[in-house]
Amino acid sequence: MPSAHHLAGLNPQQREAATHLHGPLLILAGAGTGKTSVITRRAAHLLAHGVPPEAILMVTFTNKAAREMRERIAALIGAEPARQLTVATFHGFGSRLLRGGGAARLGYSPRFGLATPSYQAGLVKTLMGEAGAVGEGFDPERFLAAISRAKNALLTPDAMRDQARAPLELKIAAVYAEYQKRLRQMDLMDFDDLLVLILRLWENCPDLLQAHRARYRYLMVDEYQDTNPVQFQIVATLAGTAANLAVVGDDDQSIYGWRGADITNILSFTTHFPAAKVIRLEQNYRSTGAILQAANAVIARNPKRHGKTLWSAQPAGEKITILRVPDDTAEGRIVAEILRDRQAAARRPWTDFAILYRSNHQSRGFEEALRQRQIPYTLVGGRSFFERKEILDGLAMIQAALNPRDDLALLRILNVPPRGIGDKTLETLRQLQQLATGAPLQELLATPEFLAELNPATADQIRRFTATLAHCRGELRQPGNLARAINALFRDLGYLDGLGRLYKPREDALNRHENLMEFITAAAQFEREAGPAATADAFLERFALMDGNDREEKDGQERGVTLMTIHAAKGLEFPEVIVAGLEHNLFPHEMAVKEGNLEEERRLFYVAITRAKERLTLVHCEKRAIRGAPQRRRPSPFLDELPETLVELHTPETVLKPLSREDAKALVLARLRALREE
DNA sequence: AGACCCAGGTTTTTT
DNA sequence: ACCTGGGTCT
Repeated sequence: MPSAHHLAGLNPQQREAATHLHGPLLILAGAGTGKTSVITRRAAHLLAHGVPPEAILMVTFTNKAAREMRERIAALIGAEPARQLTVATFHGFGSRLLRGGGAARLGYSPRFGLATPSYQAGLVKTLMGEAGAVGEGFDPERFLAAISRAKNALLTPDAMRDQARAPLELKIAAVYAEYQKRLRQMDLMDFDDLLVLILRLWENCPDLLQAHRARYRYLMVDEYQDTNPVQFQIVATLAGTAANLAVVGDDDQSIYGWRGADITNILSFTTHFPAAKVIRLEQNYRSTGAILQAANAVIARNPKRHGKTLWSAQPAGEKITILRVPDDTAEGRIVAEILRDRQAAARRPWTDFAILYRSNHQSRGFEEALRQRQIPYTLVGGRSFFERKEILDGLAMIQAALNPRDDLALLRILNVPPRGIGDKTLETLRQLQQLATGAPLQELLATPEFLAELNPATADQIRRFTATLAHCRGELRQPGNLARAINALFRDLGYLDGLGRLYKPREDALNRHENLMEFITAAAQFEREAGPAATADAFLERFALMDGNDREEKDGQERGVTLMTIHAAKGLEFPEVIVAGLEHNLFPHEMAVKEGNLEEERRLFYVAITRAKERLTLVHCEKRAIRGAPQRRRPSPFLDELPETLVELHTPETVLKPLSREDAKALVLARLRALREE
């Protein structure tokens, strides 16, 4: 049996990791050391040694990583057995267990809805209003962040209240308690619940824990350095004493501390699991020698590490370019020109290039500069599509139709498009709800008592509104009808026609209509992919759990240069990388400087550097417009951490080298060809 | 109830 | 420079 073709091409350390069968294993995998390859092959190896595929659970951080993992396993062992493995994100796994019977045991229905971030914020804002937490210093986003942090640290509302040391914390705890109560009343969970409730489930129902342990006997966790306390608890609980648990990660790439990730999970793995075997993967297959040495030098300044030194068999390659430009306008322009030159000179596809930055708002300048020069690009992340008003409205319509108990979704769309519901009507409705001790609003809307309060025209509108929702509920639940049912819902609620009235420049309205159509197209595509499993609930869930990268699958179209944050770039690689805005208080970020989180910022810089395979350019501005006003900027201290021998300092004048005669000719020819094709 | 206007605040990273 | 939200006017 061990023909071991699934181990072909591995180096000794990789091989050792891939052939580890039982007990805890920590794989410390530096950037570009082939960790995905190792874990997919380990899965194949387990199967080859008689482990049944359904006993294997692989947890990743993003859907994209999960998809990639599944594809690579399928390539290794065949599509059919690959289907039987569970490859999911933590949240996806949580959702699977909860829908598969767990939710009912916790007092939720199995078709519970998922609260999106904007929905959460809306709810928190409402509750803050009710709790009298309004005005100075009361920011819903802050409250929500604090609540989320508490949940991920496994802190209950009561515990939070008991350990509160300031009036503000007490308020937060109170809102937190009410928030949980209301979500539950509306049969909704938020992202964090998908994790927290798994633990609650196992605590309350030992039989289920036993069943899950019996099924998922081999666990693998990717990006282990980014697990938070709940996730650790989930992993540790499920692994139990058998502890067939293999985790892969790189403490040097831990960049999610701000959202509760606990780097000590990976630093203390051998304390938690004393029997653990530790394997280091240090041979990098991605970057040139210069890039790798620079990365090593930077990360060596962090004191708290497992300690690894990456090496590469590749030649040193080009030096790293540090480019100083006068201001942020010039930054966009020069970067675009560099890209154009490099693309022509190296004759590479645009997809070989990436522009990385610390904060999302930095993308703007680059987008403009690239558009002007007609350089194709793809902007990754920036939850923009998801946060568009029309998309949120559309989502709320579907939610309200599917879930009659979802008051918040209902309130969002009750008067969208306008149907004559004002403050007074809402007040009546609210009072009615008090009397009816929290009956769902959708139910109350249809009661004669309520309708009698309205003028006849409005009452009529409301009747049509509730009737449409009820009718569409049936349509949405019909299998194989998803895209059509959504379209009908938007139409029958008058939303599609209402856009023209709602948004005044016609162009704006058309644009939003476009977005809604794109949304419906996504539903149609989901149906094609998921087949009979394509229910409306599943679509909502998929939409909510998708991350920024997932929505960028423009098939067919050229994707061009990639623009994204460094956080979003983790796990990716590009032949040529430009990192922009390397300035003090931007990268490292001002907040991080204030809070003394320089180590995590440095790890982020390390991640940025190690995305590059061949060429790396680091840009900083002398001046930059901050909130409109130009400000003098100092270069990032991180730039000083790069060994001098590895870098080359440039200005706009020196960085653009004149093209060689041959390259110039190729460039002209390419442009002629492009013209002809138009 | 809806349209329009101005002031103020705002910027980290995301499953 | 941008957007949100509050306030005022029709």
